[in-house]
Amino acid sequence: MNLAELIAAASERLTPVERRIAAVVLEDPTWLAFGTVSDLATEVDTSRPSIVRFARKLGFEGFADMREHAQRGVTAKLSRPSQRIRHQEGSLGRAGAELTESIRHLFDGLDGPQLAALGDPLARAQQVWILSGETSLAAAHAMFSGLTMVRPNVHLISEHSSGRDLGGAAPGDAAIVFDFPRYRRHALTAATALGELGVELVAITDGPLSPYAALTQNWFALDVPAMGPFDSSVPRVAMAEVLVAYVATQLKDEAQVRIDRTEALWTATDTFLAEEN
Amino acid sequence: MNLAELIAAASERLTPVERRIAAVVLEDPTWLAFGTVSDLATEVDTSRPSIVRFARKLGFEGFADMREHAQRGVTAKLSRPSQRIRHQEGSLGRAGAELTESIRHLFDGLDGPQLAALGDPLARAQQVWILSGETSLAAAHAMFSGLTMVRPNVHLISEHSSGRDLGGAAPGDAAIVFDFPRYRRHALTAATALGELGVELVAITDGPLSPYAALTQNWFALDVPAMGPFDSSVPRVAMAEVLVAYVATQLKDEAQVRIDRTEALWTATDTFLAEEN
DNA sequence: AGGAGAATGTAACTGATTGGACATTTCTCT
DNA sequence: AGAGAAATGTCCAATCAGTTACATTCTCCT
Repeated sequence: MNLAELIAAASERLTPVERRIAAVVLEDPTWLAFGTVSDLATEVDTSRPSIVRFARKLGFEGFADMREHAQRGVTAKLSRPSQRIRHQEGSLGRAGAELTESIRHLFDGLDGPQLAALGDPLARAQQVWILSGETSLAAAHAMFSGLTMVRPNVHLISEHSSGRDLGGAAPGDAAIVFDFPRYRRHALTAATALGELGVELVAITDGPLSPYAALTQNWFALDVPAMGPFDSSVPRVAMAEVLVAYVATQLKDEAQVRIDRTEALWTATDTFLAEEN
Repeated sequence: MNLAELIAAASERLTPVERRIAAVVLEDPTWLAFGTVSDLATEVDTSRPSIVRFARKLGFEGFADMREHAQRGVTAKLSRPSQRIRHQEGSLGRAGAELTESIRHLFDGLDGPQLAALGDPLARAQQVWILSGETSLAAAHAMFSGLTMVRPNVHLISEHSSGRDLGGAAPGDAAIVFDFPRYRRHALTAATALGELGVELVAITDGPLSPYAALTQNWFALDVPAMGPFDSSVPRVAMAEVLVAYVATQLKDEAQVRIDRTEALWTATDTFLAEEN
């Protein structure tokens, strides 16, 4: 039973001042969720006891009770999707729901400016270095093969080659790291080293408490749903693909040329079966 | 500047207790918008002053100041649904919808017996061979690293090594191939060769017209949504993870032993940063 | 081992908030 | 016009919240 219904039920018995109060809280429920009795009294230009009497007339114990009710309503609005997940049962179905939810989260949270902040460095950099934690290898590979299709000078850093490879890094380059708890020591040191070399860092990680969030402003947080005994890398791969798609649109012509060239190479080496259209 | 960014900015300077506080308020911002200092202290299981110090460290005057900030954020979120809808019309939103739809498809279409048909060969095989097309490399890598964690004798076949590697294949083995139009010649020939050696083949491909559907009964069809100029590999990675999770449950004890061993190795080689409970 | 400094908790204080008792005003009906 | 009832406002007490000062504990380094 929401507030509007409660007010409607009591509406006949409301006094003039109480009607003014009702009008204000219906117009902006925020007054109820966040305000104090004094705030509301000032807003409605009445006395504090009138506010309390209003709450009682609606069936609450007092103002505090009414506020709790309003806050529950707001909380429900705010956290509906994530709670929905928790209520679903069945392991396969739940894993699927979590997965889709995390991807929905990704696309909801990524607005234009933010995507630009993450993607632009990768588009304009001289060279791009890709780092990843143990559980993010799939995303790093997706990033690497996608980015290689649309721009030159992309390097995937493996643990064994990093010392040698990173030597070529310089200001004007960009690095993108995929790393999540438990953060991989090697990825973090490499990222720090690149940062000190003047390389612009983009981080896909788990949240503001990540060590990478301290290294750069260009970070983005992903959910990490569970898939059986492991963390799912699906959202990370999705993120990698989104970034590749963005870079491709930014480098429109250059990317097209590269894609065509790769295609030609594949045709020449007879990589694919003949198409059947 | 939202709360996550503020926390990120201060994250290095946060003490252990303050990190716990940060984790709670990030998980559920409602604590900040509606809760009192005491509420939060109880939830985090710490003292009230620690909450206040946390607020100050983030740059607020005190807890009250931080709460006001959080409330403004919540108010903004409450009034944004109209924007969110508009946002979904853009190309980014559509890609996201396609992606979630394809994953929903995957989980809807995969019932228990079918999952068993695909997963059982991978669980009971002597050796597992992983093949993939050009655009399915991410899935193949996910499959490889996941399966390696839960069972022995897993081989990822790259183009250059296939002749040498496949020599070891024998009846009692299983192979899983990820390949989609345009099918990769190499992957198909390798799959055919393995089939002739008596290896059980599992195929993740695009549908009944796929050449792999002719090679084996154990095939499954995935949607392939577009992501910018490329095909998305997200559903394939999701599929790979589902299969790994299934194999893990089938090999319960053996898988656990392997996982533990890998963990121990990682700890011994100091691969990860210390955890911060 | 011991000491310095950071981290955290305890306890007390100040101010704000709620809810209720009581007074005043306003309305209505005779 | 006046009396009674309803509506509203004033004031106060009790509680609770936020903050600060200080004590204790923990950690790290010598």
